[in-house]
Amino acid sequence: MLVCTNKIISFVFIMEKCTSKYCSCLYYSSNALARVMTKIAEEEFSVTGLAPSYAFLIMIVNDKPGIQPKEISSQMQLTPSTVTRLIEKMEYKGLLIRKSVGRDTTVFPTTNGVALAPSIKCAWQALFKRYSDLLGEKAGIELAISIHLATQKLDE
Amino acid sequence: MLVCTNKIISFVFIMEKCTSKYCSCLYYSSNALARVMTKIAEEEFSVTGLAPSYAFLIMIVNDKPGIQPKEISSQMQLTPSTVTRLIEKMEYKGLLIRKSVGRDTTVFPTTNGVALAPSIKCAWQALFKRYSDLLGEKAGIELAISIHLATQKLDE
DNA sequence: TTTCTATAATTGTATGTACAACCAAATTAA
DNA sequence: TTAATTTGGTTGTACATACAATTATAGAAA
Repeated sequence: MLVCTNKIISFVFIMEKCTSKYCSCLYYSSNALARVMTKIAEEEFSVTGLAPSYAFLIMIVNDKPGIQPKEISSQMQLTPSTVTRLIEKMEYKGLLIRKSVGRDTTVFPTTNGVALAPSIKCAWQALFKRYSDLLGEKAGIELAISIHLATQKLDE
Repeated sequence: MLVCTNKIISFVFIMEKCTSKYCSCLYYSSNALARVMTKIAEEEFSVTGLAPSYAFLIMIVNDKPGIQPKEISSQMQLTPSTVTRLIEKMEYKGLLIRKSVGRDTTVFPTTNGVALAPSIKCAWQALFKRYSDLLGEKAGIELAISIHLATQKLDE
């Protein structure tokens, strides 16, 4: 049997002032924001022919040819298995290639992958502009940074 | 051919001060936070035997028996099809039942669903406490609220 | 040298979510 | 009253991501 003893007054207080009943729950609000942002990003990145995650991957590999999946994984904050899957698809699309030596794998962009760089950068900036117009440039950056810092603290 | 003209100085500037190269991108950071929070929430909600989304659903239905999927959809900020899927599974688990009249559907908790309420509330508070301990209670709430407000602005 | 352990990467599988298409009922227009 | 449109809800399908298990290599200990 579970017994709940911790009453969190201020939490309940703030909750009642909010339009959505669960808006002050970080699990709830962070997921909602991620869904909205992903949708916007998908729209802006559509000019590249890639979904945002893939565009990010290409950007990272273009930035550091020969990078290993492990580092991609930490840069993108995605699990290794997810990264393997992302790379596989981009390899299939002819934008990246893998070279395995021993237990290590290195990832390089193909000519087509390199050619995508400007379009990806452009989409990325358009994305930035789009949410900056809605939130304010300063507010948008500050929010992103404080989200990032919170993520670090929560990920201990 | 795409041409990029908008140079965003402050963006680049802030980016270089950050540990992760993409941390000031709201798409990137919001998704990273959502993943971390979801993982934490899964841990805390595991005492209920439900994943967080399902626990939220049960909580919402317990709170308003006879609620319609459409309203659940807007409260949870999930698409109608997703809500249908969530309800289906909880119906299968014997925690909710649907009653359809005409084109409308209403959702009710079963006895087992009602019985889960205390455990869910407890998990929810434990979740709140967990991230409050890491971020500070005030900072955590403020972050959740500003994320929520940003989501509203972006979702126009 | 051989064995043990730790690490990089991949694979099978599961899950949460969404979109597009669809059905059925309700509302509006003709 | 009939036809057209809108709306609530459900389905088929697709996709991003993760976990657990596995392989293969590298490094450490025997």
